[in-house]
Amino acid sequence: MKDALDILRSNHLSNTDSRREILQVFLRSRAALAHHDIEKKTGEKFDRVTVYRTLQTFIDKGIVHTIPTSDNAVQYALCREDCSEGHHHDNHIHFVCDSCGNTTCLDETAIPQIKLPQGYRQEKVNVIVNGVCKTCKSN
Amino acid sequence: MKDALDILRSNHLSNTDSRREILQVFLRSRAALAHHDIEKKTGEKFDRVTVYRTLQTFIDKGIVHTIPTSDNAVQYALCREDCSEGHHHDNHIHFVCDSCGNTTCLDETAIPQIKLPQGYRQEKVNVIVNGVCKTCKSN
DNA sequence: AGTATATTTGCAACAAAGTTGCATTTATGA
DNA sequence: TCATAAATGCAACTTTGTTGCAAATATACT
Repeated sequence: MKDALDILRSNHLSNTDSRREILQVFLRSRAALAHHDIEKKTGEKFDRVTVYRTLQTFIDKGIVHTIPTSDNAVQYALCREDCSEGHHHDNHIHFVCDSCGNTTCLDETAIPQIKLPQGYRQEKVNVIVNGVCKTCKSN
Repeated sequence: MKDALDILRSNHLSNTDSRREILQVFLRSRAALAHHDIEKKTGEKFDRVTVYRTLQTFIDKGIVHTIPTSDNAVQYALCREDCSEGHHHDNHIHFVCDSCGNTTCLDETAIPQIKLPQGYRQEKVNVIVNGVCKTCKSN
């Protein structure tokens, strides 16, 4: 398991408080996080702007990816898979639990093949499943 | 082809300027529309609040559905299929063209079966494909 | 047509989310 | 230790979305 410093180093990013601590928040959280969550979980220690810019940096480097959700609150999640700058492989589906509100990456569940109509070129596919997660269902 | 008045009538909605004209904008547009687009296409004639409330009414009635996108700008599209209050069947995928920016419903392309891990209950599936659309690709 | 009533609208004020420019601070490599 | 490029924090702003309330309007009824 890589730690925050490893991730920063291998992406040629300087080791700053915000980057390190925001990464740690991600590493500790199983669920995807909204900007707001990150501000809270870092103790509102960093400026909102810094959080935005840090997240953007992570996206550019392929360290995190965004998950579109119907309620229009972008969620950010660590790329567990083998992502590199400009080359992401988040070929997994995203699950939004309507009970606990958590968004998680189901890394084991692959995105099925989609057959587009003639003439379309497919670049990226996002699959977001809403429902009730394992934890909530068994409680 | 139903017109705006038919749609309002069959959904037991009163015939007001904003509802009629916003519906007409949808009927004229092949692509999905963001709140902002709707304000513009109605000539900024209606208050922002009215547009929000009208869209919400349409969603509640199953006249339009929302499409989550990665850039966090909710898109609204007419439900072409057989939707009724509280009972939507938008079992089609959504295509976002990275060239022209248009979001469209590919009504003919069904959402494939998704097999979730044990313990998850599936309620709704959203599939958003990014790429280049037919029109852009042939130009 | 005229009117009562419930619904819808617009306004004002607000809250939340996101962006930009710039001065200050910090990390890193020499 | 120091120079320098990079990152941060602040202020100010834009955009997006929400709420309460008074005014306007659609519809059903005489």
